Amino acid sequence: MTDVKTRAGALSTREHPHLGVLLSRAQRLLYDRLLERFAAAGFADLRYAHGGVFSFLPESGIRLTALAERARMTKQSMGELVRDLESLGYVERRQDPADGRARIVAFTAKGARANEIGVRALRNLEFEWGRQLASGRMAQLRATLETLTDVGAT
Amino acid sequence: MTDVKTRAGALSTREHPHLGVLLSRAQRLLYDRLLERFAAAGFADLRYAHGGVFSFLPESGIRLTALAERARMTKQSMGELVRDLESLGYVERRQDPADGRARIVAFTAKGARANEIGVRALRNLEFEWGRQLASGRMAQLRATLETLTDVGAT
DNA sequence: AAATGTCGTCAGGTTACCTTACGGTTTCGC
DNA sequence: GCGAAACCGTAAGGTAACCTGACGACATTT
Repeated sequence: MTDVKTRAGALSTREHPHLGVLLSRAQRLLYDRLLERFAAAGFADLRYAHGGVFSFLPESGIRLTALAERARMTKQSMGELVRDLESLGYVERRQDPADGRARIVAFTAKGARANEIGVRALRNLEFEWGRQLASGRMAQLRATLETLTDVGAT
Repeated sequence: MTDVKTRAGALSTREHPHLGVLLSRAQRLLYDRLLERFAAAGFADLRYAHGGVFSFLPESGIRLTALAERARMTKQSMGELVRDLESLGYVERRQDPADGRARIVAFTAKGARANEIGVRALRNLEFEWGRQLASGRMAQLRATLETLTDVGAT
């Protein structure tokens, strides 16, 4: 019988935030760092939401509808992101030769360069963060999150 | 020299989403489940953003400005959330006897009940998710995220 | 060649924040 | 004590990042 009778004031305390708070903070931290690195590399006009495009656009290009599905958002919303990135010169849209209705969204040369920066920055951040943790913990973090998001558990 | 020359197409592929994607998915999954449980318990009018209040409001009540700081948002934004929850009957504001400028935001009886549901749901979800992972992994997930968000690494 | 379905856009919300400005209180320095 | 500075909360207005509904252009099916 300890004194800690789990009377649990708020959902979480300032000292011990709950899992949701921890997840948002980690995510925000990661994206802030990532955007800093984009900016430092000369791509200061990239915004948080553009990640939805960069994160799911394959080098070979992809249709808007498919891209939206991957990013788990509506085609309308993705359409706006793509239009925005197009006007900034990161992606372009060309007619799909195989289907008159469709167009293929793909990186421009500039977009590919930015993407490369992003890939490196993410790898680098993961490495740096991993060094501040006990050995193997970063790999376990990834694995744990993959399992949880795969299962879509209870 | 493997075949995997890290030509890394997009920031991440559909099969191997990057850390940021994993973090958002886990977070979204968690909050969706949490809101489902609130709804099932009769608190269907609670929205995602209300978490900013529930997550940081102590039983003893707190000033708006302090609450906003804890949740890391502006007092204006927090003010709107609190006003909303007040009109829904979850919190109330009373004059701070110690300071004429300030008012204390605190749970109503209804709010305290909802908070209790939330505390339990989070504990339960963490437990259920933990069962689908190797032993000790959920605890490690928390610990790892705490370390990362504490440090605000690199 | 008509019905039906898919691709993307247009129009018009909503949510969840933010900045600037300000009107009341308290506290602090003198 | 008394003006200056600091703090508490609100008001007003804006923006980013989504969403739904409707539709016109093209494809596929039958």
